[in-house]
Amino acid sequence: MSNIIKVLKGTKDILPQDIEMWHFLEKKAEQVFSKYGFKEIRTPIIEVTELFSRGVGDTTDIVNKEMYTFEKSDRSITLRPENTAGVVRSFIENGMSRLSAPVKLWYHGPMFRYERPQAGRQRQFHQVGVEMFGIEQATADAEVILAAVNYLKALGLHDLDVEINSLGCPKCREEFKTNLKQVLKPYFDELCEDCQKRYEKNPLRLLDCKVESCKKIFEKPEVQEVIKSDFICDECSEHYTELKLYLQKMGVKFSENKLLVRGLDYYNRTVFEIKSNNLGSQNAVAGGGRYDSLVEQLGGEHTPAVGFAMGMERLISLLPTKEPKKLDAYVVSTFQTDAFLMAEELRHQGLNVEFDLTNKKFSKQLEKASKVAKYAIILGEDEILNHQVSIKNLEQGKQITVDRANCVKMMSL
RNA sequence: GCGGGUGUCGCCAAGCGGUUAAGGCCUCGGAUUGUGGUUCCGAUAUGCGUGGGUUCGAAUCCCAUCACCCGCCCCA
Repeated sequence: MSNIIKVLKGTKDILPQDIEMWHFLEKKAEQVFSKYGFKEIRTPIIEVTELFSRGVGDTTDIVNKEMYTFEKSDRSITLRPENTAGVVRSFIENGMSRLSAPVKLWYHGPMFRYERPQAGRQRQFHQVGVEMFGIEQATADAEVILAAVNYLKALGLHDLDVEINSLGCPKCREEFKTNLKQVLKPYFDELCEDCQKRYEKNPLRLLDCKVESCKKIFEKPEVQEVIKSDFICDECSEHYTELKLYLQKMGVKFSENKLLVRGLDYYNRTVFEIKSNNLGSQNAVAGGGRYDSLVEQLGGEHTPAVGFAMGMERLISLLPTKEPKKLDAYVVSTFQTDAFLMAEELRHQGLNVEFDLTNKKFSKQLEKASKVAKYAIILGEDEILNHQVSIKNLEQGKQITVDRANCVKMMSL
């Protein structure tokens, strides 16, 4: 067994016994997001590398060290590490800015990130998410968050924490960055290596740091003062207040987390995360926010936008496992041709049916039936002669014999 | 990139230097030639991640190597 080919590290087969769960997530997404007017979009899994370096941002870990990139006929191509950039690309390319706002899109599919796999983190993983284009008002942010919360509820997930924050717009963010850098300056040498890099390149990301020594620095009163201060401008502040108001009115419980900074460069104003306590260190099931400058940055007209993405594997790990579906019926008969015909007939009537392809002994066939099906359809000599079938309910053990024509009707009883 | 852990049948798993490598589940066959899910019997690893070494003798000790898992970082 040592020379068999195995799945690539960080990738997984979704086996038949697990597929129910995936269908469930996809079906619920379709149902819930449709209610909010979102339409499904499917974009390619590969895109030009530049889309991500320009879209996601070249100071992010995702772009710097986690992309699957390869060259093909003088082009640099990348497996999508996330789907917002791709959807934005499609939005621009297909002239969706001409559509009347809002343009609401949802998607699901595989994403690829070259990271060390661990619990809740794979190299190929799946996300389901939404993007809403064209609305600047906080109603959009609120509606997107609401869609996320209700999707999670529809899956049966109720006890999740919603955290929100506002990063402000580029203007007020500049001011915040300056202040943050200033107050941290005396501690620069004590910061971890990563934070020292972030200090220059992307000071906002400092607040994401999980290193204890850094956290301690951030807890110092003068640093806290900067973090907690509202450097966001009046308009941004108003936008944020409005969002909180809508969330309250809509009955969404949330907490404010001033330290919440999404790792992607395109966010401004609203950012949010939905977390679970049952996921270990990869505890975020959803993350998202507003990205008002991304469309423009990728060559489109200025278009405000909000969206989120959820990790489907993480959602599944929070859900109770589903029993695999049983067949409606298993035809039991030592008369193979009759069994074959019967199975086909039932299939044409819309049932999921199997029969024994190898003509095993009667008792073996029944044993198999009891394992895989709800009903055994028994076709013995008597039944065939009388144009009847015996229907055995395999859970209750009851059996009745009816005319063939009534077979399906009787099974539903 | 840095820390920690584990590798014995399809799955779970005992064994920790000594003749033929427990056991359970699953699968297959039989008891039971048309009535299952209970029970009983039987079958299934010349093999213990891979390559070396130590030893009269190794799944068990040593070295190397690989794979996977967990944590950090980052994210969904």
